Amino acid sequence: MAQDHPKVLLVEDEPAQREVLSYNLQSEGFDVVSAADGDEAMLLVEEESPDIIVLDWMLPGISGIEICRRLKSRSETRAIPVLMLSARSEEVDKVRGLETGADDYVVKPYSVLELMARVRSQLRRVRPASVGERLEFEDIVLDAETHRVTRADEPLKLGPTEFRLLSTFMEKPGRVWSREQLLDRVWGRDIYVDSRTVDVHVGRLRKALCVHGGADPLRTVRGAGYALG
Amino acid sequence: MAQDHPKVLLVEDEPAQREVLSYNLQSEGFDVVSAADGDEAMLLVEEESPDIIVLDWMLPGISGIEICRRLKSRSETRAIPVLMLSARSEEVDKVRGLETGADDYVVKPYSVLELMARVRSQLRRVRPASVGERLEFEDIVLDAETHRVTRADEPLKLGPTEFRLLSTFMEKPGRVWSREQLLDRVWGRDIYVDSRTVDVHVGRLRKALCVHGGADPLRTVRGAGYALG
DNA sequence: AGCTTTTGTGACACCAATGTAACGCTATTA
DNA sequence: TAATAGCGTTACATTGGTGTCACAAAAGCT
Repeated sequence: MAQDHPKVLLVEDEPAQREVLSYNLQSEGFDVVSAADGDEAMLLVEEESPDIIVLDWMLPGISGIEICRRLKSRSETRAIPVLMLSARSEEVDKVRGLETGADDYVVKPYSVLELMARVRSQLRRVRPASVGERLEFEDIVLDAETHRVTRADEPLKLGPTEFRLLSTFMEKPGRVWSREQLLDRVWGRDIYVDSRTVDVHVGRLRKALCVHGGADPLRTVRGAGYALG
Repeated sequence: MAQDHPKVLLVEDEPAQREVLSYNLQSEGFDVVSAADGDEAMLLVEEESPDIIVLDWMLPGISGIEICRRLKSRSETRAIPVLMLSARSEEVDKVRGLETGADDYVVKPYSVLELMARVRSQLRRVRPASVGERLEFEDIVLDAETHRVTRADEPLKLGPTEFRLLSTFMEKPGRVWSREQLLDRVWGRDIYVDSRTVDVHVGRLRKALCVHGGADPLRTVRGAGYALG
């Protein structure tokens, strides 16, 4: 199940600053992951899939603005909102920050209260960003925007988990996903669920997909996991 | 309505300031309407349906913050983003500004460049919002002009919130909106309201739509949100 | 063939998500 | 000023999805 606490990736090289911010964010109820430099940040973006990134402008290694650019150019599933922090107050920086893709901008010294308000504000904006996408595989069509799935033009009824599961499979037809990968992807990281649960849901998904009598499009790869097609 | 140039309502009592901003906004390609005080502003909101409002905090007549509050309580089609200008730089003001319903906040003396960037940033947020005058879905007709809704030619009675809610749904029939997205669009950013409140209003909207005995056109998508059709 | 490991699946207790009535509050209206 | 309408919250009922388990079935292995 999706964690009810939004995950914040905090990128700040100054340890004291990082500490303070992390503490404050946590006491506001966020899950916080922090990085000290740009490289670590990019790594954690992949591994942790944060809901929002609070990003210091000045960083050793990859600069904040560079991170921003890379994030926006990723053909990733969803755009993660970026809140940029900076010690430089010149207007040019601000503009460049916003137009490079930062979604908001706070100049140091900022007030913690303000920062919190802005983080909340950004989160509310894009939170469960439904990726307006339409996936197809053979006669199966999944529309992320309307949350509708059809097979051979017959509407299917899927539960939330089955929907996410199918949507994962359809993202890369043919790819074999291990149970652990599926747990990460569909259930969310830091969730303790027996990996056999995946089997059960794959079973349920199969039943739902075949309800109007088509062939089973899911393939079991013994010892490895499952795949579509 | 001409979509290409977003319309900005500029509310600023100082003529020189107004002139400068208006000029700059126009040369950025915006349509600009300006007001010198709060009363005029409220009037122009009705008449011009701006896409965004740039609002000075200190105004003769109705204060900026008061305008903000009134805007949020109106039964308009959608929440118009408000960018607040202020000469007061205390953090408390900022937070209060955000939580009163302003969507962003710029402290004087601001740079014109920064202001432009923020205006664009806000517009990016809500842009694909239709300013549509008349929306239809099946036998439901919503007239934004007259604020009237009919179903099967029978007039319906909706409260302001239900009206905005329905109008959001009708903008993109079939699309699933999460509770957070609905809060954002219908209630406005930075209004901290429990997301269960959405459920209640959807319920009220349902009751209103079915009052003459039609089928319920709203779809509940478990774990995701609501959609029309 | 026997035996072991992996996967399929029905049953079920549990709980999270949703529907809804009721209530106190505020703003608007008469 | 009194009355009314709309709002946000809460509490409770209800539904239906979920995770786990136990056992059956299938696939490897020797």
